[in-house]
Amino acid sequence: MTTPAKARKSVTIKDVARKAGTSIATVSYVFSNAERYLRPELRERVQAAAAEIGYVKNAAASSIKGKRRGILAIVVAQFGNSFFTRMCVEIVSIARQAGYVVTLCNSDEDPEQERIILERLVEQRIDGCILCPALSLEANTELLRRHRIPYVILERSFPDSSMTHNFVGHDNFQSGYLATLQLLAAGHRRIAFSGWDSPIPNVRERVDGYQAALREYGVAVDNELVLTDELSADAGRRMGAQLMASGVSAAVLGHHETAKGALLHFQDHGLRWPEDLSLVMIGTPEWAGVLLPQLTCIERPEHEMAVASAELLLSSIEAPDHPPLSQLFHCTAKEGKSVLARSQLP
Amino acid sequence: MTTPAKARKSVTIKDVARKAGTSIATVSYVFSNAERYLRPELRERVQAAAAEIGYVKNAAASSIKGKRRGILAIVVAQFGNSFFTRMCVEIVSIARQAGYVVTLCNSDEDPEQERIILERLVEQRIDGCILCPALSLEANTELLRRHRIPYVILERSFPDSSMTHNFVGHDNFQSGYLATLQLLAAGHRRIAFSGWDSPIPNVRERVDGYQAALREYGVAVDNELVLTDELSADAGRRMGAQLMASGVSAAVLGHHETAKGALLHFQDHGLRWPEDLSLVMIGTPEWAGVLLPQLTCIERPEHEMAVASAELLLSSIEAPDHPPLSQLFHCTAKEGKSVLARSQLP
DNA sequence: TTGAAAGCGCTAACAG
DNA sequence: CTGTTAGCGCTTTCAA
Repeated sequence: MTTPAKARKSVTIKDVARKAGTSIATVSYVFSNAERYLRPELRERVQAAAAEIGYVKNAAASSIKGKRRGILAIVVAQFGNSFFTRMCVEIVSIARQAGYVVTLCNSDEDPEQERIILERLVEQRIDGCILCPALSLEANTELLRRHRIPYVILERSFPDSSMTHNFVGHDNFQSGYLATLQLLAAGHRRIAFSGWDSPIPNVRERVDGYQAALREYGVAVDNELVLTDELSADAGRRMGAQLMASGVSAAVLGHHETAKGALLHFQDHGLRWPEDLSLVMIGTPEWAGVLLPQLTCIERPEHEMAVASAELLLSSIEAPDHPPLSQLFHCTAKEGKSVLARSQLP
Repeated sequence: MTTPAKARKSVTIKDVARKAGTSIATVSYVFSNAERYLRPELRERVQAAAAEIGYVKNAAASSIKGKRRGILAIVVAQFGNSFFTRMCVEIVSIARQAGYVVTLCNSDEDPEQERIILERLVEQRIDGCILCPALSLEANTELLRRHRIPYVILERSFPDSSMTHNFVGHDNFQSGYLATLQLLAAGHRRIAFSGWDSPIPNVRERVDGYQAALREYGVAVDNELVLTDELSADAGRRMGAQLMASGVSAAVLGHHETAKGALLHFQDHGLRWPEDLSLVMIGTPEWAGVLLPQLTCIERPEHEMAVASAELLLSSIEAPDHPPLSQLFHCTAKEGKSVLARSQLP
């Protein structure tokens, strides 16, 4: 927090008042209190003076007297993930229409970074925050609550605490279930699942959904067929190799980041889908659009989720004492050509 | 700018001072002036008191007394474009290490939105800004200069004004030239160019590079072979159709957004590369990684550009009166399998 | 080594 | 209808 070498001071209401031959109070009213009645002539005179000398209100000064800051924040654990990137674009746009600028932060799945970021945001006294928590550690949200900063938890939930936070997410159990269903319905029975080995509940829920679907079809759950590894293309390649060796006829690609590596491995080693292996992927990264044969994907309602989280945040800024709301969205299957009907097999 | 319904006031240095049995001045020194000597015992007592009652400095209040805001901004014209998204991730991370949070804004190629955004950022008295301008309209930068907010123009330059702004970008002429060279060197002579029909200079420069390369190989420039359209997958498809009808043996795909549409059209209509058409694409979207056969791509040094722009901004915050600097980066060709050597043709 | 006090730019009673 | 004035939370000079 060093003092910047900034030169001369900027234009303030004082300067405008002098220029317009009125008081600073009047200038303040012109720029931040539409209710107050002022002689139109005076109002215009002030506006003209302000325009002439290039006055722009200092939102920071304004906020310490209790006005809103005009800043919202989004803190995500994986900013590079297209799922989040696309939601961010929408949230930023909704926020702007409501008069806010949006600070975007990336915790990179590191709770400690997340803490530092949140502390910095509290310093800024932001008006609200959308948080996709790293490792689902609840501790950091305490900071926001203590400073009465309204927030919405996005996509990743905390176990057993839906009544403590605003929440918007999609049903991970259902996405795992739905993905597996595509394969079961096509007649597959030996179905593997490949995913991320993270401790966050989302991951586990997808596996639960996968297993629930298997059970529903009377297929014995084989833990050997649940592959997990870190979230990288290389890890995906490793799992791709394991899938090829596992002898299954179908697989659920549980996360698009690792799916990419697996598919590259398949391409490199001549495994074709759906002929050699039927595939369903959870997620719709941009690259899925150019890959042939088209993958059957489980699509999350990104647009709806972005809108819901932004609106939930805005309304809980308006009514800070409103009890927390939870919204769980469902996925849909986007059919491609990566699932072979089992009857077509020998 | 309505008054938020926020409840009780937050904890301030006053509260800390009372708790620690000292003055607000001392508390202030503890939290924002490491130089000032204080009895270690006192310093610790203050810190303990602050921790106990959960004090976090109000950066907004701090800034009105001349301290820095702690906020930088990035304003891009196409936030969804992966080229920008990836640079943003890096810039955000560098900024955070320097103690800043970063506000991300999206002008969506609309100069009027850009003006509104910049005005809002000026209101926030941000410490600096990285701007990728919509339509390269210089007018909006005036706002930043008037308020002495250091800024760096990213990627899109203004004609004839490299001495007015800090600038970091890549050499569009060279990328167009380099792309075309790949095809010429392989023996192609009828080479089309497909790109974006925007008035921004970048676009024109790529075409200039393309034409310069042709001339260097003694190939007559045929304006019929320069296709342009809006920046969308559909427009890309249209250009894909035109390319197929044009009878060329090779094409430069000048922007990855439209390239995607063109390639989808090729896939749908059975045109194979490089057998039927040799291709070089400018840009490296994520989807290029999974597309077979691999495209030969012209790669922009995103990492270097992100680092350069962030560092240029930080240093021009330190030294606001330093004369503007321009840094132009060069692209490299990333060879794929999408260029057929002409000698292999009948 | 510390604290009192005068502001920073702005808002909002309150008085005129 | 408009202006005076007392702060908001913080920094920093200056005096003790």
